[in-house]
Amino acid sequence: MAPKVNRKTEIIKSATLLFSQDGFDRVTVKRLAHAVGISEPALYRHFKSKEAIYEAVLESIQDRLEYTQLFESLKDEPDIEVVLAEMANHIIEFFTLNIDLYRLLLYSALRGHEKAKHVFQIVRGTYIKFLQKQLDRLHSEGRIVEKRNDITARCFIGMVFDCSLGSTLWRGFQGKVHDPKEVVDNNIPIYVRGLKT
Amino acid sequence: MAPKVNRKTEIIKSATLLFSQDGFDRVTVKRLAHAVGISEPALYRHFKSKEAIYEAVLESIQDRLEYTQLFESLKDEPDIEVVLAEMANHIIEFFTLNIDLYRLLLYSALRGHEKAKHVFQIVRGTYIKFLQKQLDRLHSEGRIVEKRNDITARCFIGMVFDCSLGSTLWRGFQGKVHDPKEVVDNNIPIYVRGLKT
DNA sequence: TATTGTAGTTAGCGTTAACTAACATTCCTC
DNA sequence: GAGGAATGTTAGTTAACGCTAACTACAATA
Repeated sequence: MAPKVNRKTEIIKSATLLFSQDGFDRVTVKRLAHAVGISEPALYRHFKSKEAIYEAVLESIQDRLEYTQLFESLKDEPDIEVVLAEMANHIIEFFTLNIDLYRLLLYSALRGHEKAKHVFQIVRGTYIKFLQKQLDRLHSEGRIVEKRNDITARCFIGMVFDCSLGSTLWRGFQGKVHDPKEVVDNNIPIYVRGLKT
Repeated sequence: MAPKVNRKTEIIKSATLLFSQDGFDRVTVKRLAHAVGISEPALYRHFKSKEAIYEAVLESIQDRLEYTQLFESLKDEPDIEVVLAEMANHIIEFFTLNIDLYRLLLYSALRGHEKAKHVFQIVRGTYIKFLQKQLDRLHSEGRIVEKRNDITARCFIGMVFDCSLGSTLWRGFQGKVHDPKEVVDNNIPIYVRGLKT
């Protein structure tokens, strides 16, 4: 009856969406099964537990990320403005295409799920570590002033992540929701002027 | 038998802590009752439902906030560095004293609870609006450069909030957790240099 | 053709959640 | 000190959850 797609992938896709919308606890296995178009026990053919589905969702997130091209193109960039702008755009674009992910990760991190925290740390940490390395390099080249680059990197990436979240979290609420790109365009020059020698 | 404290207040206090630790859904009424030292039905004497307890928790958060003194002292401050530093310290201090709150608010906002979103918007929005007003003033006094001050304010406050959250959220994880004060001390000069005329 | 594995179904088990009925005790007020 | 409100208890009910038992349909292959 059901069309012959890859059920496992289909389940992960639906689960990612549902978990990010309502959180792990408020998504029932029944609802998830119906979202895929099968019955509950059929779902258990593919995953041994609800938790296992969740684990698979987290695994799949890591696969969706692709930084190598970005990092390659920025590793010798002399202009701090270009480094910051391209990293910010990369993050924003990713979360625009995968709006569910940041919500899901944050949700899970708040819940204290160890694996989710781990994934979040990897996603966020990869950007932070790379930016820190670039800041170190740009300082050693005499292009930017001396700073605690680990902290600067953490804050900049944090700001960009926060903006990405904000645009999905606050939609329809009193506080104005700015386009993340607009936000970054306004703030990167502040950082640049604050950092350049 | 029970000591004659104000039970309602006591319940709200326990509920705030538990909800912020585990989220609304993972806190059972039974657990909450035991945390207070009474039985489940006794708790229902004071609140008509679990949701009602949650509403009361949200109400109480607004009471805990106190900005007027801070705002009064900064409304004519000529130095952007002082404005940013004192606002940041105020937020950080508040969340250090009430570590549960930001988690709870964010948790609830993700869950989509309208009232929680509203409270979060008020807490965050009050800081942002005040900062924006000060940036407008400082610009009109010729002390800082022209910017989209709504965005600048939103990002700065977002950064501070993010740091406050980070210190409770990521504790014990691979990514270094910086002391929020240390973070602010490193980054405010960047903003200041980026903004000053 | 018989066998086997995969993917589905219906019906229901065991547990736990929120909440309630009915009754007991304490405490304030007259 | 009697009465009533406030605050507590024990022992449930109901509904929903995660998950399973038992069985079925079907395609691929020996």
